Amino acid sequence: MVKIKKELLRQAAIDVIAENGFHDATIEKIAAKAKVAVGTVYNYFENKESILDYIFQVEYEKRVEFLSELSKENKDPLDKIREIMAFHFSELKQNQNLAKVILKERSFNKQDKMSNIRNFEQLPIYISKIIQDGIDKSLIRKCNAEILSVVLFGSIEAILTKFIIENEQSDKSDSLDIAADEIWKLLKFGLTPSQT
Amino acid sequence: MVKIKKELLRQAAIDVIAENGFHDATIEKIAAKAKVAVGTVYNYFENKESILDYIFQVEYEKRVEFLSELSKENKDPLDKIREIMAFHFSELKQNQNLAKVILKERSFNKQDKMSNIRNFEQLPIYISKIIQDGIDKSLIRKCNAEILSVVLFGSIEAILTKFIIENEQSDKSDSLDIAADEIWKLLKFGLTPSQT
Amino acid sequence: MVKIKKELLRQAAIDVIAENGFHDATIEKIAAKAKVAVGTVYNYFENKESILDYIFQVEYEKRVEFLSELSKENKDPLDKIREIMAFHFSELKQNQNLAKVILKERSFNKQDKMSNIRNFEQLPIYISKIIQDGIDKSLIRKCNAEILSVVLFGSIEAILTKFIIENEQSDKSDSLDIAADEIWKLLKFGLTPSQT
Amino acid sequence: MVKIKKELLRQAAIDVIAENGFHDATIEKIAAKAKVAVGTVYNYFENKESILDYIFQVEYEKRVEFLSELSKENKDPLDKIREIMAFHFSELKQNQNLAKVILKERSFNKQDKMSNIRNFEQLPIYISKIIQDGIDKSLIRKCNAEILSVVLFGSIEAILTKFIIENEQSDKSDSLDIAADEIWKLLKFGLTPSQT
DNA sequence: CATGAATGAGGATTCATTCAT
DNA sequence: CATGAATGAATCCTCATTCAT
Repeated sequence: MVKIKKELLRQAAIDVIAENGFHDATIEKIAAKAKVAVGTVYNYFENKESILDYIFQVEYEKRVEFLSELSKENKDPLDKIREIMAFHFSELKQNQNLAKVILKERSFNKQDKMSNIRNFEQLPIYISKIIQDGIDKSLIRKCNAEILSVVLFGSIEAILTKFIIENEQSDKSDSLDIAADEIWKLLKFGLTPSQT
Repeated sequence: MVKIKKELLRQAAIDVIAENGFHDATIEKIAAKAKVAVGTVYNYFENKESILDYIFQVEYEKRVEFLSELSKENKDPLDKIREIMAFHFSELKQNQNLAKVILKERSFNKQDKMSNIRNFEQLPIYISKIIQDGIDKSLIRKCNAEILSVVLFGSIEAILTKFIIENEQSDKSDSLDIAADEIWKLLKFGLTPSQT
Repeated sequence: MVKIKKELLRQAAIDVIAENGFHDATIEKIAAKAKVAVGTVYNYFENKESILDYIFQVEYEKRVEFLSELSKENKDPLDKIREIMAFHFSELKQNQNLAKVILKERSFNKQDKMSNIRNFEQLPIYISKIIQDGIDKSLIRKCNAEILSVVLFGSIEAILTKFIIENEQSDKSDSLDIAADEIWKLLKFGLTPSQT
Repeated sequence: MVKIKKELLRQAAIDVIAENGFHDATIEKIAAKAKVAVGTVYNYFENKESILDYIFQVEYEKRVEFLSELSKENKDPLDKIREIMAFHFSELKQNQNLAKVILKERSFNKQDKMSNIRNFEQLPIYISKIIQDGIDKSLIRKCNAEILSVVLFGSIEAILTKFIIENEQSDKSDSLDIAADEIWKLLKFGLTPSQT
């Protein structure tokens, strides 16, 4: 169970960082958003960096849990990939600010000290396993699973980024479903075992 | 003709920003790298942001020029895409620091004030045209060209990012060619007109 | 009778202040050392300063009691001085952290508000009386008793300080006895009534 | 030659530290005293500690130079000691704030990082050599030169401290000369070679 | 144009103190 | 009396920017 106030601060931080970017998200702004004193923030986080790290930690764990479950299931690999996209895209619609933070601060420059940002880089491995599994079962043609997992992950993020930018102007919430469809078709046709 | 000293500063800034990230890249460090006084920097750039903006401008123009040329040529669309990947990947190998900057500072948070970072978001449009052209000529199956151009762009960037991270540890310079191949095959098989 | 918990806090404070210095000795550290909550400290002390003040108070009273007793006795003044040194030096060996605090925080900068640190400055007066008594009884040559008492006090403190510094590295617990001997001899020869 | 502004800052810092103590001497106060911006202070000093360190450095070097010179001269050891006291006491009268700083911040708690405060602890060694020299030449009775040098140093500092405290109330500038005389006599009589 | 010392607003962080439980 | 979470004033330090030389 997560402490109620730490969760409050996480939410406040997400909003403030989404709006200002991590660097211009001052502790003062975060504290104000959470209706809490500056010092209180430091009762729950070592320093500013660790707030961002915690945001990534929560998201990372959410994804690992989802992907771990998914790996165990006995489904068609392409269906699994479909679900992965659905998961990521629905997560976003629920909390657009969170998506902004995850997408924009991924390249945070001191990530060497922030284990959970680095962890995100390892998420494609889970996808890679799903693809490799499909290859082994001859449901997917021979290919480099590692590279394709990175490609898929990059595609999802690029689509999300595009979506966020567009959505800041006008609401186009159905575009994500269309995109998911396109990516899925690309993989379906592009990874059919029949090809050489 | 670009002023020699402005170019010197651009190069210095690329190196310093690559190493420190934009925020921790101080004007002092950049000036030192360029062996120039702090004040001199301000004779060529309005402010710190405009240095980054200029870096993106140069790269943006390079890409626009390349993509414009490519658009005009009468080649198979998949071959064009192959060339796009080749172009981006070779650019990187020549200047890895530049790649770092482009990839990591793309999500810079005050980009509203920085026209050339935003411009980058429009690059997929050129790819989109190439794909659409392929569709019109029945060389590519029916699909949403806009979305697929974003997917392709995202894929390229994801591969590059992975490459940079890996390359910081050990040199694996051939991995990019393998990746280009994989992406190309995915598109070739995935976008064949025969499919429904 | 001193409250048991106040005494507990005094001991904890001595250890924490000895290690960190008064300024870096936080209430939290002191409370932790005493295995008590932060708020509890404030049930026994008005504020942080008053903890230090109390430490000095206890030591001051100990010294006043000792010196008062000693004044009344009918001994040779030099023997009394010998006992004063013995008293101070043995106090130290029992509690080296206490010595550190007394010696290092004597020059605490807000001592105007802290009566007991200022009181310490008056301790030489007791010694001064012993010396003056010796002069009156012609056991000590004519001299300025006030100044010599300050000299003696300063000497004792300098020796103690040196001892603490050295002892942090290697144990040289006999060096104090040698020093006491040297000081005593200096006074014996230097204050003999025969001189002019 | 010392930079003019660094010297300006040193003087300002001495005054501010003398009045407030090192800890309550804020950079803002020091900058204000020097009629300079806060940032300027950091153009000349790494951090707050290094300002104090520099103050001690200047004083340490002054004393080393004086004591080195004195060591070489061919004078009676007691005369040398007389000069040492004269030197220290006159230094004080010229800059009472400086004396306050040196005496009160000697016991600064992070001195491990501040080489020049620690250096001060080695000054007695110079005196020790003078005393030992006197012993070798039979001008001084056999004694522990190291201990006596510490005693002398402690005496001087105790007298100075007393003087400063008294002087804050009323001017008694002749009391130092009287004290010097008393200490000198104590040594003269107390260290005569005739004694056993 | 080049220089680099001076500027000072801005922000992260600490910690003595309070007070509701 | 004991607790310890909450508070927010206070301070060190950074660094983009300016401008006199």
